[in-house]
Amino acid sequence: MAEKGSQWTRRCGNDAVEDIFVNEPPLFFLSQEQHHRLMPYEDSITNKFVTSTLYSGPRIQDIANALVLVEPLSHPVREISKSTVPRLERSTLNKVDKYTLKVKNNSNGMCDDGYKWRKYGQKSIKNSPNPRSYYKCTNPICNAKKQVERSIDEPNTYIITYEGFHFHYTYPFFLPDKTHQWPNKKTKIHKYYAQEMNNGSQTQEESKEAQLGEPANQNQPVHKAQENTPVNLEDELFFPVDQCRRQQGLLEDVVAPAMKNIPTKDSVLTASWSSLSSYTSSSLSPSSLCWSPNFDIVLSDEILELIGSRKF
DNA sequence: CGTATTTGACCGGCGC
DNA sequence: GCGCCGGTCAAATACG
Repeated sequence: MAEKGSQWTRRCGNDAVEDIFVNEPPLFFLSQEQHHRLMPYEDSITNKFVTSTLYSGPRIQDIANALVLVEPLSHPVREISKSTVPRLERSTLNKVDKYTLKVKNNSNGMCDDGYKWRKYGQKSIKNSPNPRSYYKCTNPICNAKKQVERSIDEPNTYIITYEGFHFHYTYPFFLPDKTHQWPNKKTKIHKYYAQEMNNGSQTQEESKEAQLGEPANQNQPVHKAQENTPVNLEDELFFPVDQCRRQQGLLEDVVAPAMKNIPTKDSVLTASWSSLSSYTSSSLSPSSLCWSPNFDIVLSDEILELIGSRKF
């Protein structure tokens, strides 16, 4: 009875997330000094990779790109002065854990932001004819959530509020491609995931199944995290940064090409993970919002205010 | 039949 | 304390 819900709650609750962070702080949570000590090879490549997995929201370059792309459009929600962009440093953006995008979709096609979401609620909002839908990332160790609602003023515009990081990019899917030789540049992955690798290489579909698999498997990462002793460098396994692969594309990987209206291999691939049949014109079912050549992304006032109010 | 979605109940924060 | 409201849960239902 309600076993699925209980499992989900147990694995996705704050306790589980905290356990992971306390016992296995991801690389990006290490201080710069710690990080450099652990990763003497650390350089721009590693740094870029680690940083990019920290925050699934728009990067500073994405914002800059968006500015360029939004400006030619007729009705941007708000035009940002280019002079403000240099003040928005990467470190600031990485601390933004909640942000809003407004996505205008003028086509009949669906949209997909590249993640696999599980809808867990829908509420009617006071003074709004449009319901708001609530989604969680389907990866059980991920705390990312999003809310989606149709704009009151602009029926073709969806307001998507993202909250939380996609933790699973920093943990389970730093998996190497076994068909390649290891180069010199290395990054570490944890024993648990190395063990997981030894059980067989995972395809994307297999990874997805693993996330949604049996309760025993679901609990494994959390238990491992709780049992693990502090990091022992000699016990760690190292894998090359550029051999790492992701199970799903980061939003930032999808947003940038989408803003350029260029369908990419990745965006096509990830679109297939959404349940496209759920969409109806009368109710909002935005687990499938598809990138099409006819929409544009603008930064809402909320995110601009949020970024601007951050202390850094 | 397994998985995803729907939807009313429930909960906690907040203002009065 | 009470009611409102946004957010979450979970049983029921729909779907492939």
